Amino acid sequence: MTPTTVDELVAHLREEGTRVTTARRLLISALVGEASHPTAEELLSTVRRIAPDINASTVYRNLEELERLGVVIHTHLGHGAATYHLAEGAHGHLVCEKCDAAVEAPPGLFDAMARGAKSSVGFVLHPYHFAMLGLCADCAEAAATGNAETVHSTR
Amino acid sequence: MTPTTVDELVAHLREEGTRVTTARRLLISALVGEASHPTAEELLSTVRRIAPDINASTVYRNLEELERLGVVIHTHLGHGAATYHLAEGAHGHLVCEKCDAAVEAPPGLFDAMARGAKSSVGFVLHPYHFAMLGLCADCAEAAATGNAETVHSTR
DNA sequence: TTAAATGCAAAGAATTTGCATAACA
DNA sequence: TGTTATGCAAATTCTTTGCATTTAA
Repeated sequence: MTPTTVDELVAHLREEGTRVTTARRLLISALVGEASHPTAEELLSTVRRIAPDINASTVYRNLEELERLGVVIHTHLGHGAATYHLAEGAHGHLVCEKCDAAVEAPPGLFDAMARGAKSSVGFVLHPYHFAMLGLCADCAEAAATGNAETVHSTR
Repeated sequence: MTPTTVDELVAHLREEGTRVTTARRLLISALVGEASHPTAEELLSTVRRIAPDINASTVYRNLEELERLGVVIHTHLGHGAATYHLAEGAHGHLVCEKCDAAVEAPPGLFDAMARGAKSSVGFVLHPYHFAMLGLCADCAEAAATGNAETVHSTR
């Protein structure tokens, strides 16, 4: 029921009293067409392919606004820049400390932990804002096998 | 069996061929005497009470070295600076997005999730490097009760 | 017409790096 | 004595902010 197409999202902005500008429309478009985990800078590049004069601060300000409206969320996948995606379809992330690959956490993975946190210390978990780090299957195996081979990276 | 006193840690450095300097000894001392979650800057302040000329870059370099030796680990509790503590007694963290309180995760909280990540996607979880965010008991209740009262903060 | 959004440049926080000097082993 | 560590200043990365100008509604 949450809007997910560019038009629906633009309509949503209007309803909320937020103005629809070129930068904003392009940014939404970039987010809708993006399957991976873009940083603000990557989104800026995408937007600039069509409107080269858009400024980084505009992108940051718009991402903040879209987040305030509940349309976008940002996630920290590790030590680098934050990544942004549509709030629709939010999910947890498992990021490999060796090769930086970001794996989507299977739905339900956090459920037991969320229940545990709630019952033990009353804490209500929001498991999506920061990634869980560790070793991906390949790097874990490489580590176990004893060799330190470099593995492919995604993102 | 991991060293935890200043003397043991200093001895450990020597064994590893790392030099023992004033800055390093003071830093270790600050870490041993610290129950909470200090940032590099807080550790710098502590160290400077005794040796006011220690430089921030020295603290960063030493923390990195101590981490390389497995004596120290750093954890990201949220959007701010990283926090450092002795590797001994590493634990997960639950950080409140409302009031910034950092709760130690009960031991075992991550076990089921770690098993799930391993069996579903082969991912080996290191649950300590980034905190899990959410709402602490007080703020969750405040949110549920509908009032937006500000709650105490730790850290 | 007017409040909101933008571009630009500058500031900010946290951390890293280059290089000459100092100090541990 | 020969590295290794330090201090200092400057660079980096990611992000935010102030302000004059532009633009959507």
